[in-house]
Order: sequence, then structure tokens, then C-alpha cells
Amino acid sequence: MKAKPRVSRRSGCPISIALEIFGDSWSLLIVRDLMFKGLRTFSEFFCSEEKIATNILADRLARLESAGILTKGADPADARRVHYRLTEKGIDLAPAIVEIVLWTTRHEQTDAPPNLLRAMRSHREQFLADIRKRWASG
Amino acid sequence: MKAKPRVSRRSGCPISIALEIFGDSWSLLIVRDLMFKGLRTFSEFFCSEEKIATNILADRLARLESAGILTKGADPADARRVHYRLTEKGIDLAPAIVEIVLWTTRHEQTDAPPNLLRAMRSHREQFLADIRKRWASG
DNA sequence: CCGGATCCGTTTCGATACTG
DNA sequence: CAGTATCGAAACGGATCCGG
Repeated sequence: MKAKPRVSRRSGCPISIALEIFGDSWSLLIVRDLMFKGLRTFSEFFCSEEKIATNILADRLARLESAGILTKGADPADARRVHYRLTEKGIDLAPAIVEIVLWTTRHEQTDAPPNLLRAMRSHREQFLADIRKRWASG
Repeated sequence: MKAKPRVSRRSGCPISIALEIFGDSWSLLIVRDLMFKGLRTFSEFFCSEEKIATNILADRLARLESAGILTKGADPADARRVHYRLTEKGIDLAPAIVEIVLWTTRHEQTDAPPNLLRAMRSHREQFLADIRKRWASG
């Protein structure tokens, strides 16, 4: 299925928000899983806790790819597998995702790992640098 | 109209994201307009650039209210008008919204006021403190 | 006028079944 | 494994109507 660029009449706003990603639950979850959980393949996303339907998953992966947030390629180890990776643009979502996660844990009760949260909150710059480094290396 | 709590099977995730707000375009735009543009009333939101339909607007305001992100009250100046304000929980969305806006301006071309962006980027803590102060004063 | 509620055609979603 | 195809259900959006 092709990612239909549903035309938005909401552009031209002085203070704008990229709704293509931030307005959509699935896109947000996919990026989070890619960034923090190390998920890479179609079936890993499909089997994750969110129970996304295969057609929606395919659609969102296509949209995110055409938005330049992730790229699709053959797994170097196993050529049958397709591999999704964040682009530079995608990795750059980290600060926003971190703030979103922090707000969520402050205001809804979650069972997020406390040490991870502490790293996000108290050593923000270090934490973001680590994410970048992890992606740079491989 | 009541805010229907469309049940999510996506909870229990170690690193969670509050999809109720970050997963919905309109909610995000309403909070942004409340936070940065000073919009307060139903008709101000309705007449804003986004061209939201009245039923959708009413639904999202109700959802955001029941999520504890904003409150509804009579305008002290004009009792006929209804006034929407961010709660503490809503104001606390500022860091996330700021990162979202910064990412958007970095990666899509927008015509956001450059001095505003500079304030967000270079004097982040001061900028966030100012938002809080503005809301504390009334 | 202001703040919605209701109706209704269109679009999107989501579950499942199916395919290369 | 990595997706399409299909189809009923839900959400959207526009227009109009309504109570205060």
C-alpha cells in the first residue's frame, strides 16, 4: 500500500508541528521501538506489544520512509530479512521522544525502568549523545 | 458530546507514550495554540488557521479536560464566554511541545519567527520558565 | 452572537485472510 | 517473512440546527 499524502490545510502556521509524525500514534510507537527497543524487522514490530495490524504497519513504515525518517534495506546477515533503520532525521527525534516519555511518566503511572528515566531526566545530554553514538556505530 | 475513552490495548509498555495527546493531531494543535498563541475561547480555536470542525473541536476540548490538561470556566470579563486554560499538567507539556516544534523547524521549512526559535533553542530553560510565569500570573 | 449537538456522506482504521 | 486484499466499524468533516 502506498502512503497517501493526505493533504493538510493546516500549513502556513507560524509555529508549526510536523503532524505527519507527531499526530499519529503508530508512527510514534514505531520510532520509539526503533530508537529504544532495538526493533528492526517487520515481524519484530508486528509481534511487539502494540498489536498493530499488518496493513497499518506497512502503511506507516512506508510513510515514515517517504518522510525520510527511516530507511529500508536488506539485512546484511540474512538477505531474506528486511531491515529498518532510523535516518539522521529520525535519530534527531530523540529529544522530542524523550520529553514525551518523561511527561508521560510524570503524569500517568507507568512501569518504565527507573534507571532509564533517571538517565533521561538527570543526564539528558549524555543520554541523547549515547543514542546518537549507538546509531553511528551500527 | 462526551469524550469517548477509546480503549487502548497498548498499555503496559515499559517505555510508554501518552497517545491520548501525542497521538492526536488536533489535541496537539489545541495545546500549542493555548500555550503559544494565547487562544482561549471556542470560537478563537474554531476561527484559527487549522479549520477544525465544531464537533471535533468540542470533542477534543472535552477529552483534554477529562485528561486533566485543561479546564473550562466562565470568562471573568464576559460571563457569556467560556474560557479554556491549561492546568499545571498541561503547562508541563511545554518541554515536549518545544522539542516537537524545534524538530519540525529543523527538518521541514517553516516560517516560524526566528527570534522565538532562538529563544527555544538557546535559552531553553529561560523560555520554559517564562511560559510557566505567564500562566502563573493569569 | 456563543458554544456546542446532530445528521450524514466520505475517509481511515483494524482484524483477518490471503499471497509471493 | 513481508507484506496485499477485503470489508465492516469507527472516526472525520462539513453543514446545519439549537439553547442561552
